[in-house]
Amino acid sequence: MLQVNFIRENFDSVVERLKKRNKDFEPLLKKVLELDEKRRQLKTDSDQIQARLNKLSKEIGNLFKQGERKKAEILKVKTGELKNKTKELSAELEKVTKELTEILWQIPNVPHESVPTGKSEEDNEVVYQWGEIPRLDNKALPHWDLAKKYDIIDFELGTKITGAGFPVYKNQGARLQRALINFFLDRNTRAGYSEVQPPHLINEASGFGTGQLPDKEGQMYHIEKDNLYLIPTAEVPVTNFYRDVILDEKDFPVKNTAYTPCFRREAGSWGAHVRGLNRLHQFDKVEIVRIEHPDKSYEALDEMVEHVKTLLQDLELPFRIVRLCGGDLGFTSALTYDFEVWSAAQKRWLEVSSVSNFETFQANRLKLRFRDKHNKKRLAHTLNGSALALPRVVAALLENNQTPEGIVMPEKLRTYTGFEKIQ
RNA sequence: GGAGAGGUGGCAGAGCGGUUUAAUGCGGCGGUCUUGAAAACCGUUGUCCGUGCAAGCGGACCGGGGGUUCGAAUCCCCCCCUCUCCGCCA
Repeated sequence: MLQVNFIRENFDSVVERLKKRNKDFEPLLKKVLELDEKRRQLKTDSDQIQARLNKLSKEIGNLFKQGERKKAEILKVKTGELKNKTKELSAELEKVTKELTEILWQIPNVPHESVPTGKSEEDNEVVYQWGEIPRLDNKALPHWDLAKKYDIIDFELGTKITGAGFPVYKNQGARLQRALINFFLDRNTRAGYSEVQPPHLINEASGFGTGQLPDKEGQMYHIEKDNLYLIPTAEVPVTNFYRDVILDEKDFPVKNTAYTPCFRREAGSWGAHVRGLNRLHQFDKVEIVRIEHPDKSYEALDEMVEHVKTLLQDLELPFRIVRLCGGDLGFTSALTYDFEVWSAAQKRWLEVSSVSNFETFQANRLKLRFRDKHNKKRLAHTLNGSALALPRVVAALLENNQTPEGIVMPEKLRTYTGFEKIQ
């Protein structure tokens, strides 16, 4: 959520920069200023009346003590009028504040200046590419066929137990999952991220904190009986660790990494590109979360991008990095880099990581602040990224590394898998 | 699931209708003393909103919401949460 003061002080540039999202937010932003003005006026008025009321009450108290009953009764009548007036004003104030908040929820984060203009993923800017695109022969199989051939992922069994999008990993497939999780966690810890294990269910307040609620409600699984949500990503519980927290400047950088399963309803998703591991309702992901000083957050973003690079390089997967254009940029993000690995049998790029700087957009809702050198409280910057999401990494590993003798594991992963080939 | 206790500032803990501008202690910060430190002593120390260049001023906040009252941390109602014991249990 953007800060009203920020909008007020930077109105023109906010309007201008939001245009990158292919929508004109000027009418909404104008409404924000209007409602804010109204709110402040109401607040001032109601405070003044309240002050008079407080003063009168004190006087009445004193009069009673001095036995001046009659004088006290006269003042009592007066407070009655004032009370009605403040009731009106505070009702109005509440209404205006609510209206203002609801409008603020509809305004996405202001894109960073480096964000390219564009409408869809077609317009994303490729900023880096690494590795050689493998050339497979005609007999090469997509990962869902390989999964069956080696009996490592059973989609049908998952469908029987739960439903589509909940695969069962078996044998070397299950082992590979565990290996990747450990590999990622070890690498992240080595890069200074401290490992945490958060709950996999979150309450309403946490959902609001990171912005899944109220608008993306339908994307999460909801347990009605206890009013809890299954996490769509570890970002939600881990970032919420710092909700309503005031950090000290010397606490920076805050770096956490967490492995969790992720649950997504993916309501409304359809099409040919959701086969196999491409899109699931439950999948595993290792996440990195950072809280930073505003002056350091873009440096931190670059560092995160560099770190994720090394993960994919060590897995020997060809990949590219794209800077998301305004049209593809997430609601809460100011700048996002997506990592995409090449899936050799499907012959397409698959997103395996998304690394973003949210600046103060999340922190504002979370009330995540720090004390600066002058002991002033300021909003911190939050960032996060996948390091990494498993299913599509597995898809690419299986497809790219298939040989007549089996699927070859990248060398650096072998101490984790305990085998060199899936066969 | 059953029974009970309780939610007050960074923490501990008092207050149970009007000198509460929330006592007191601990912690934090500043100072005196000291070569330095500790101890001791003195001072200071919550959050949010509005207003103001600022000093300041005003308002709200004692788990959340509503009510009674001229006046509520304190009384009443509803909700949430935590703890203890019992039951069940990895």
